Amino acid sequence: MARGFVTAEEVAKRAGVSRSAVSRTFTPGASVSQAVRRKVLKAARELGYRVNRLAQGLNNDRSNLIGVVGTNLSAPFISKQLDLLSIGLLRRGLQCLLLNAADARKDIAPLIELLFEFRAQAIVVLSGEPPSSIVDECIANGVRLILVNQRLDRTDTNMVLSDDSHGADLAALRLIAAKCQKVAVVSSASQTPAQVRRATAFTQRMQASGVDVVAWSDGPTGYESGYQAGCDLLRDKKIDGAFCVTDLLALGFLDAARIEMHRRVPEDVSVIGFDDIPQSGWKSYELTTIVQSLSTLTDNVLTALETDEPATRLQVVPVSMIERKTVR
Amino acid sequence: MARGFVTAEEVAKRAGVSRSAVSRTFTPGASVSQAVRRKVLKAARELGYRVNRLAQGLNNDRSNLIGVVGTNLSAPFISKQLDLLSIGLLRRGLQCLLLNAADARKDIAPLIELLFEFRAQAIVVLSGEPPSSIVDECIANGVRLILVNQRLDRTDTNMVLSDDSHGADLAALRLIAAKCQKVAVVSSASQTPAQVRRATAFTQRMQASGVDVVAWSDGPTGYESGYQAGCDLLRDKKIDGAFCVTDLLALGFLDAARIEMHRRVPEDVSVIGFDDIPQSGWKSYELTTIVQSLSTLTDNVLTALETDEPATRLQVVPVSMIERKTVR
DNA sequence: CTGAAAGCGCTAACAA
DNA sequence: TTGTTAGCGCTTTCAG
Repeated sequence: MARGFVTAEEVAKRAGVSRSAVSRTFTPGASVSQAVRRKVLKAARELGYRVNRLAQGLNNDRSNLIGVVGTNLSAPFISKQLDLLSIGLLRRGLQCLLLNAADARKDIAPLIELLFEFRAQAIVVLSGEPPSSIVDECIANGVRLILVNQRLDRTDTNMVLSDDSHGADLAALRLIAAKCQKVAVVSSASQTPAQVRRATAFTQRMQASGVDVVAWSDGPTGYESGYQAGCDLLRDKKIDGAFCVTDLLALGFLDAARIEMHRRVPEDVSVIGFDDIPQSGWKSYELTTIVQSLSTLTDNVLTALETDEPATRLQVVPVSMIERKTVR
Repeated sequence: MARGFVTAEEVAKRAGVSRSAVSRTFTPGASVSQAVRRKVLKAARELGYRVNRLAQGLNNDRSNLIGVVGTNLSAPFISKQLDLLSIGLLRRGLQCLLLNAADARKDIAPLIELLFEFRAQAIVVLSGEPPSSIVDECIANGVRLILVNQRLDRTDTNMVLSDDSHGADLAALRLIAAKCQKVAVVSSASQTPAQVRRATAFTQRMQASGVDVVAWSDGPTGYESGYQAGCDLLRDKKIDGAFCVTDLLALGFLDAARIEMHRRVPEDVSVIGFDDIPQSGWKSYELTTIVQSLSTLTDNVLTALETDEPATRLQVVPVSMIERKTVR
């Protein structure tokens, strides 16, 4: 009422046809004569009619809304992810209902519940782990759930994730090839599943080869923590190599090494990151890192969204190493 | 049908009350007896009932959806903006319908029209310029429109923007104080209104002080363009100062200056950016720049969203300069 | 091809 | 406080 959008009824009246004629005109596969269609279109244009998708969705149970939940949306990696995802959704005629889980620590369940209320057709979780009761509810209600870089121990959900352990392996192998004697693996206090997978895979491989690895983890997952790690590790311990589970950490580490601790990279210490964010390619860094293919990651999410199959799949997308200049 | 959400009717049946009793139980200010409320809540829990906000919105004409349109969502500045905005929206009980205008060049009108169809209560435009016919339609239909860092020549829309010209002024003054003789202003091919405002204000102030300014602009607004600018400008021209209309450009410029062109910054050339993105504070850069207060920018957007006033306002948020180490 | 009528899930005005 | 009734704007049978 307060809001002034024109309704199909008004258009119908003006065009001198029935309400359903209007509806048909705006429904892709419908049977309307050219004559009627023209009249309707004309009236609609004159009145400034806009289909009401909410009402539309109420009928056919398709809201066209895809819920996206994530944290820390301004971090380079996730923001790129969101960028690609939102473009892809739009291109497929789907709308992106974005819920920012401001606090990584907090449970994302309330957000997903909110998405239920909006009748989101599917939910893409970029960060945070949904409790299994929520996962059950998704399935019960026919809401497709897609977990990105998150592995749940169940077979009835879609998960698409990068091959973290293989990536960590590549990093370890490379550091071994560089003849590092004592290396560090740096992560953050958040200890997301992905981080843990990377760190443990790396550590295992290293120890299998008989090289010492010291673990560092503190603070949020960002540049500052990496910087702190660099200072800490390079001051006391005799580190000559580091694997940072995230590029942001690696970049901070790099700056600490070079600027604060006066080490040469890669001569004195080698460092490898994970993600390949844009900044890693910048001339001041040229970080050697493990690249997750964001585009295939996103493509997989999008197809998982569309496919009508018995929503059951675990998709691991391959990673590779890009050699730049931070490893000897 | 296909979708299996429980309806209020089913809950009512199970609780042995009327359909409206259920509705009331879930409506904040309603009159229901504790007894009924309890019964309803119990039944709802058992059945896994979730209010259908779409249907709800259909009634009271409040979709609770706020449309957000923007481009280049992975650029540091805008992604931070989106981060803050989406948090703020959620905190206020509003939902964020994100539309990524993949191509900056293209018209955002279709996106806004889509938002109309979803009956977005308000639309926040982070980038792109809405044609005036669309603005009219917003007003006609009671959809609040909020333009961020975009100035339209009308008084019936909300605009919140940073004080670009003052920022540019600060930059100019500082470069003059640094005794620069020949400076460059670097922007990109996009030439967004904000960029233009910055560049022209800077140029004017410089010329008023009798110092030469050469303008450079090409490519997208990013690190690479800045790098290119640095190479171009430092090779031929005898530049000893640069104002980059965006930090991303400035960072690229910096790398070009130091690494490719072997200049010392700030001894040989001074550079100032605009935005103060996180990377500008990183140890490898320590860029002196103009800071837009993203939080007050966002706060203003959010209040503009809520205020019931005659949607008419232009809010200019002040900027300041943060001195780091790239100006002599 | 077209209109009438029923219904999607919910809220609100009205009586009781 | 409660239930009944009438919509919100749209789609979709079902007759014609």
